[in-house]
Amino acid sequence: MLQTVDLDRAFHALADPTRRGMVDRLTEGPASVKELAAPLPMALPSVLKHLRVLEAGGIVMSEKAGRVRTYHIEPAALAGIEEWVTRRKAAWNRQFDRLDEYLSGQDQTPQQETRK
Amino acid sequence: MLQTVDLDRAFHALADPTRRGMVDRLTEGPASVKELAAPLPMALPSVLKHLRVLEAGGIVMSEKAGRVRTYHIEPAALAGIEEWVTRRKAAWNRQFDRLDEYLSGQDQTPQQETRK
DNA sequence: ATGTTAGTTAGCCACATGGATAACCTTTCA
DNA sequence: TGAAAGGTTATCCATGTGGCTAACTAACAT
Repeated sequence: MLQTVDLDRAFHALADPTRRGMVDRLTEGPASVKELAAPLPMALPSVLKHLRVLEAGGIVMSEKAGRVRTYHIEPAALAGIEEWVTRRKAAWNRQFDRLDEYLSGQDQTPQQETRK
Repeated sequence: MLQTVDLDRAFHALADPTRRGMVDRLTEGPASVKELAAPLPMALPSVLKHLRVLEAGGIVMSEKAGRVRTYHIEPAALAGIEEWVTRRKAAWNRQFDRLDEYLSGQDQTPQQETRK
């Protein structure tokens, strides 16, 4: 199970369109720094920074062979986020079920909009 | 479906333990600003800022009645995040299936250094 | 009418983030 | 042995973020 600080880093890593784009690219298979940088409108060092953020968040991994560093997805990465999300979603649904129950026992509460 | 900027804000809103704690609190039911602030080791204005970030990310909603502002979870909030996550997970599972297929026809490939 | 409660706004500060250049280190190859 | 390719490091800059205090407004309560 992930610690809070890991979740911090993972959520933060994904809170940026450039980085989510990199993730999408890596979904199609591993890629070098240069390949990842190619479509991006920024200089190499900036790309490197984004990659470090993704790596710190546990979303990607990299190995260096020769002068080429290759990045790939860390398959377990989204597990922590997914767990956090689904756990809360379940809890909210229980909460809203209780609310429905409560409301159905009351008269004249003229709204349905809560569930939207 | 969520726009990139919405995902940015949603992920960013959750990339902080204070804010995730607020979400957990709100999972048990709506709460006022004061109630949300009570357990937190920070001044009210700081709490307000966090709540604004959560609201900007679409994670919570609030209404003001009299002098009390009440916050509650926005049940649809995590849908966008969940969709993004599960979509990628599916994609890279396919990727790793292909990789497994490939590797099962190959010799072992020696590992290089991994960034620490 | 006055005081108290619950938020809110404004302004300040330290530090993090996302971008840029410039210079540098390795590895590869003609 | 160069020189090019592929990263990497150092430094800088503007802006954003998370915290604070002080001062203010808008309900209630007495």
